[in-house]
Amino acid sequence: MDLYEYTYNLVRQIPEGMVSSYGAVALALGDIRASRAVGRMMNQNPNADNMPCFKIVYSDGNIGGFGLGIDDKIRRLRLDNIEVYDNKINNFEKVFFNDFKTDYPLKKLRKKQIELSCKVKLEDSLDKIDTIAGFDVAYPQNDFDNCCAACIVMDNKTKKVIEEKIIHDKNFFPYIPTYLTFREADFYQLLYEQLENKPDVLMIDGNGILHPFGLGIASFIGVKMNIPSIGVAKSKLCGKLEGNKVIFDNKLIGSAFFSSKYIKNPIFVSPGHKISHDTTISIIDEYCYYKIPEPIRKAHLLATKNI
DNA sequence: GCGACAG
DNA sequence: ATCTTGTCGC
Repeated sequence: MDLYEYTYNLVRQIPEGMVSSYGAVALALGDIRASRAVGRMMNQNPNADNMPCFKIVYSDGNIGGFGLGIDDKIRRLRLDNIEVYDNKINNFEKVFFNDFKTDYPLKKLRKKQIELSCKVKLEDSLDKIDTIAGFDVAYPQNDFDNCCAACIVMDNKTKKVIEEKIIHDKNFFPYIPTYLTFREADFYQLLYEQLENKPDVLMIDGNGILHPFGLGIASFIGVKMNIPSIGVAKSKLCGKLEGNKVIFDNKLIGSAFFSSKYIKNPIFVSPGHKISHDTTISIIDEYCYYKIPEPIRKAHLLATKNI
């Protein structure tokens, strides 16, 4: 889905003489969590004359930033018959537009996540592990340029890489906390389909069940492909740390993992699908030669190299 | 005011 | 993730 074009069309609804806020556009997309992504999408607007990104300001009436400079934002606002004084919108509440026509695309995606989260299995379903794959994506400055998604397959016994795959494509779904799946999962499915050596376990850069709606990208891919999967994140998306356990809604959803005693900030690992917490941790332990487990680290290097 | 916020 | 156009809750 092209969330950029959808967002730009929302902003085009704001009438002359009126402004809106990053958060209001985010809510029109379906989730306040997208407010920062709205700022990023405004920043990446390919044509400031064709989409009035200058009409989006902070929720307190301050005008916020602008890629072409604050002065140019003020100039464009005044040309649009919006009064600005001391970097603030005059009569902000009176000229604030919030009557977007929208069908809330993020709400539909959330619904899909919640439906799929019921299918996640946390029991081990692995009779053997011959191979394990790692997945990651590297991005250029602008989502309108090609990014690179990479997958590597390792032999579980020798720990040698037996296959590498990359794909390049543009991405029109920005990063929004808790919606990472809809930015990156298509790449991973394509990569998986192209693999000659179908792995027994998938290790994915992102969370498994460590997610406020129970379905991070590793769980999504696991359920979609019906393969055991593990999520590996560098920071904690949600939940409370109790010892090394991550607890959310009184449930165990993942663990903080310290790859060595010198590590200050742990990684956060969680089962994706068809795997238990204990097996997840023991696989991660086996592959942590560095802070980041090898399959992810090698996929990351491959993606970054080819960006 | 400062931290939280998968990538 | 890369670079710097948020918002909310404590």
